[in-house]
Amino acid sequence: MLPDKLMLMGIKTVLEAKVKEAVLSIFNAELPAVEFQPTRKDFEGDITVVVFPMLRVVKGNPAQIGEQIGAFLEEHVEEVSAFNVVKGFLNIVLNDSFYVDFFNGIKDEANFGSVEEVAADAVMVEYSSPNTNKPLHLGHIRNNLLGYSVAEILKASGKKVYKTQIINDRGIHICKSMLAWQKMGNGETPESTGLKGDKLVGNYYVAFDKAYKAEIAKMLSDGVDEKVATKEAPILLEAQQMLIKWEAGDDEIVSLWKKMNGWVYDGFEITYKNLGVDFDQLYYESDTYLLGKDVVADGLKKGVFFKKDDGSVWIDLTEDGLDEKIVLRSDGTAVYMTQDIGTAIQRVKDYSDIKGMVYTVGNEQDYHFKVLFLILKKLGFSWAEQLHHLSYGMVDLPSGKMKSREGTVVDADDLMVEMTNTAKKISEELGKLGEYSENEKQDLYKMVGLGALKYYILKVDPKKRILFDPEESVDFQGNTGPFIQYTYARIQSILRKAKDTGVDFNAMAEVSDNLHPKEKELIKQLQLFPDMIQLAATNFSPALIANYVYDLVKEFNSFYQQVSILGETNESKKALRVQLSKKVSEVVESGFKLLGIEVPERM
RNA sequence: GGUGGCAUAGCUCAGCUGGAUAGAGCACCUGCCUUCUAAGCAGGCGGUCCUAGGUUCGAAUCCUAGUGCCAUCACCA
Repeated sequence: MLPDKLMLMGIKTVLEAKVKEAVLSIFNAELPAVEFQPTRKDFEGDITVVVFPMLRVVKGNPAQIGEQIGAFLEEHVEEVSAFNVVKGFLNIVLNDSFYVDFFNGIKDEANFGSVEEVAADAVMVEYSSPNTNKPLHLGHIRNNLLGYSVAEILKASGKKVYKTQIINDRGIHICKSMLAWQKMGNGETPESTGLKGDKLVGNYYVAFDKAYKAEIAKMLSDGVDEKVATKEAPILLEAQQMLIKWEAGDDEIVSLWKKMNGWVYDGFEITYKNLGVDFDQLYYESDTYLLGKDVVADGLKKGVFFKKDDGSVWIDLTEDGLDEKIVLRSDGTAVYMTQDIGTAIQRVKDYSDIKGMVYTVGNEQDYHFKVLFLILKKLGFSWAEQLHHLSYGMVDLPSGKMKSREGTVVDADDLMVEMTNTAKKISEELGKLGEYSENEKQDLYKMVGLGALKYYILKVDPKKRILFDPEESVDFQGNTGPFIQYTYARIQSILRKAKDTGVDFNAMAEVSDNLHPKEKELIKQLQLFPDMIQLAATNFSPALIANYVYDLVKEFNSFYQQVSILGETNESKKALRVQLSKKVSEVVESGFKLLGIEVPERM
């Protein structure tokens, strides 16, 4: 007998071998492979063998072939209790003992579905990576949730993971905020205004833009050409001067830069904490923006890059179907690409066990990463084969695109507060939280509100664009986070009562219990969890986990509706149902943990 | 214009390596709370899977062409 954990894998292997054996003995033909699929709900059976592909080696009527193979399996495979053939599909019915054994095998397994860490196989996941001139918005939320969740999924799939971000803390955009604050700030601070630091700095970024636009308008009315005006508005020139001073290490500018960035970091920290994401290592662009130049020099020697007459350095990717791309300016300064090359190499130096990296960045940068990865491969780094751009679609509003300058962005902090308030409103209307303290209630509202937000975003395939409808995102019914949390809370309620009434949580399920169809369906669904984690990891897709958990919960609710759990008079059956409910809630909890969503004891 | 992505019910989305009558939720209509939490369950309505070809026993899924939307094609980041 196989170890219980291997039952699922085992049954396929056993069936495959037996089907081949059947074909050999009945038709005297060698079958290269057997195709299985889960049996559709409308038919009786648990697993289905597709007969059509066999027609290549076996001549005959698919239905008849199915019948003959089915009869052979029923006779020779212990787990097969019955079969039926519809068209070319051989539906196999497995007996209860198969399911009972499987369930007994996993019911006490603590981290069911996850795989032990294989330390030699580390991957670095980069996400968030904001600019320090304005607060985080809905787009960053998608980025953070995706990156965090993929990191958790990779961990569960057996990888060692380092979570990181590169903070874009330098450049002209920060100088704009700094300059506006210098000119109009009157010494304001987060303390003096009561504003979150990132919000305060963001306000000055907006103030800069306003002043800049006003200057352009004035220049235009003075008869200046529009192109000239946008390039030569005094305040813009001043910001550019500031950047030059910063790069030269000017004391005054650098200390202002440190002060204002400090405010922003304090603000970001609050947002990250509320969002429930974290990082193992931070990289700052101010530390890395000079990296990569020596690599370019090196690559130039190797002939990977070439120099143009003006001194700029390029790579020719036309043979790979791409264009020429600049990697170093003619004045010898770095471009974005230079920096990314340098940073990637630096990371592998910092963490020698890294075998791959994941970059969570919006799909508008698809081309950039395609080029970056290609360059790193051409430079000959072995780890360059394992780079992945976790590219995701933009988040749009029903009104169209979010644009910070037009004030149509959805602020991350505001959104979280709004979702929490909605959860509070709904919860109060339902009024089920009598025994909760005020603090416990607040925690729950936040848990539910954020659960709704996170699930709403993560259930969508990352590469697809999201239409964020505030109305719909606030819906807590149907395929939503709160619906799943609710099911979890209901199970917890049953488990509390089960404990009080002395249900045996350790009893082994018995074949003689005669599994209810709904129980069987639940066990089938549970069986899929480990595979689902692996699939989500290879596809970098939290959406697969979200949809899996939803299906599991749907199945449970149906079970809950049809059969009585605590009302069951047969003690052994009752124990099975309680334990099954417990296992479902554990899988919901682990699945949601992979999405960064918490589950409540009651709601 | 070149390149890449996306296109499935009124709306928002699933659909794994090609498989049976394409599935959920929302919305709309019916039922079900003196029994484990109705944020639930059961049922109904609703589809030219963008279009046209092709490959295959079989295509929403793979290939080709076209249409639409989005992104990208800077000595910006």
